[in-house]
Amino acid sequence: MAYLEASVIDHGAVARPTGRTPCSPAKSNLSDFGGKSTAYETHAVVYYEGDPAKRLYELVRGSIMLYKLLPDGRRQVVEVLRPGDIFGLASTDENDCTAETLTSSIVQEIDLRQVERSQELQSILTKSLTSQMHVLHEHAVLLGRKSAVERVASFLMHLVPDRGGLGCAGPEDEENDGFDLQLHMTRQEIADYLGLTIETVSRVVSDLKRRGVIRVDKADKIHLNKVCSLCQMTGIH
Amino acid sequence: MAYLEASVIDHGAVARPTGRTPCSPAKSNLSDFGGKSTAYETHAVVYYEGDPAKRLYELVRGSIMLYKLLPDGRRQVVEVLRPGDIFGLASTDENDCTAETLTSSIVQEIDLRQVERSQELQSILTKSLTSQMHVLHEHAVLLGRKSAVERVASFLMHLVPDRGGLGCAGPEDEENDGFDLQLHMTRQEIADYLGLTIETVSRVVSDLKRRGVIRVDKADKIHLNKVCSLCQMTGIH
DNA sequence: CGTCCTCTTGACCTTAGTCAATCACAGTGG
DNA sequence: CCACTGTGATTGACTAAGGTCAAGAGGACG
Repeated sequence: MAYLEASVIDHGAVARPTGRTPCSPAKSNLSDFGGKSTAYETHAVVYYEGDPAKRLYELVRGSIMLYKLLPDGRRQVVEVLRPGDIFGLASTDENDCTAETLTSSIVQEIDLRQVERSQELQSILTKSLTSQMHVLHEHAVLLGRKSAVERVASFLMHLVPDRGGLGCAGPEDEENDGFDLQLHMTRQEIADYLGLTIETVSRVVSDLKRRGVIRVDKADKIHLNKVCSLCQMTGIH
Repeated sequence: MAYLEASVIDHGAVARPTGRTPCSPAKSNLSDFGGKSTAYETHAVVYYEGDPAKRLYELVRGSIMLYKLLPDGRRQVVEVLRPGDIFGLASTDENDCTAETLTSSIVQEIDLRQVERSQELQSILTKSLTSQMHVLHEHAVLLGRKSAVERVASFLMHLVPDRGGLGCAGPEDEENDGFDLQLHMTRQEIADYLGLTIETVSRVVSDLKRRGVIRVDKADKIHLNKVCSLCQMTGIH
């Protein structure tokens, strides 16, 4: 499988961290606990599933996905992280997922052994894990119970801030309820996140386009014409 | 939908905690932090999705599932808890799942506000959340990428201690690799956990029976004839 | 013995997957 | 500047896996 080979090549040739600190200031919850800030290129691997877990990471800027592979090459992207998310914590001594950047990213890295030492760190961790758990629960519903259209609609809605949630206030302006999205994911990555094939994702996107719900400026850049009508297709209404 | 109505009836009529302490001694990680121990009947609801989150719970004995419902009645069981698991922590002020017992259970309950106060509690929490996260990641792979047979095989394998994992040593005795399981879940609950329909679960179980991999003594009492051959069907080999 | 409930089985249908051809676009090199 | 190549995305035709609907079997219980 193409992406698998690419990743393996990355490991040795491309994806190694540059080790320099970010040039622009970026807030990090973990920076108070020492460690270093590292920049990663797009599609660089931070760590591999099965590697020994040695560090705790915080995504400071950019976007990172965590995925698991089955031996025959099937892939499931289990989380798509946003700035502020903490990752790398493992219940065994090995990482249970591979962490790969979707865009160039800045990551704050500290030693895992710090975790036992700091009370404040534990508190931050609890909050972060709880919120990731919540996302994972929602995602389980998506993977287990939603149709292809509902999955894609849910995926797009998650990229719209303050909309589609329980406390969604609806559109501010009924007549002007559009939104511009930059996905930062290929069709393959979206498919592996939503438990679909690349062809199905493509077909659903084309269909939404045909029905006037979205406009596709670039494969990667999508305009939602009416957020509310897309939200109606997520299965949560 | 039948189970939905049943749950709603339970809420008022059956499922309320009896409030008595367990008669037999049971170790609990949370018992040091005060609170009370509560016994629940089979299919009792500990809390509902959307209810205000006020308490932190530890399953001391028995079995509990966490599930989410879509407005049209589709259900996804997102976790099946075992003794020692901690639940009830929410990222908002509302529970994101319904918690319902699968068997009669004993639950240790403490006030959520305790969490901020105790360092030791935070530490316990971090460990528990991390391990639940690991399970959720695996489950995402199951829901997103596995076939019906692989899902059922994985489900059954998870009920066999020390087998099927990464460090699985294989059968101790090649000729005598059987195992007896008590599921404690209806076909509907299994289906909702695995993202399948009740009919598909039933068909897969019948098929495994026909192929001699399992023996079905009762609907929820299954004997695995050869653990290793079932493990071969989980998709992880 | 009848009722209720869950589970099983069969027939049929729908959804999404598979396979393959084509398109679009960016980068490369003559 | 433009043909060539490679990659990712789209589309179409077909297939297969699992869902739907309906009927019947098997237990538990009053």
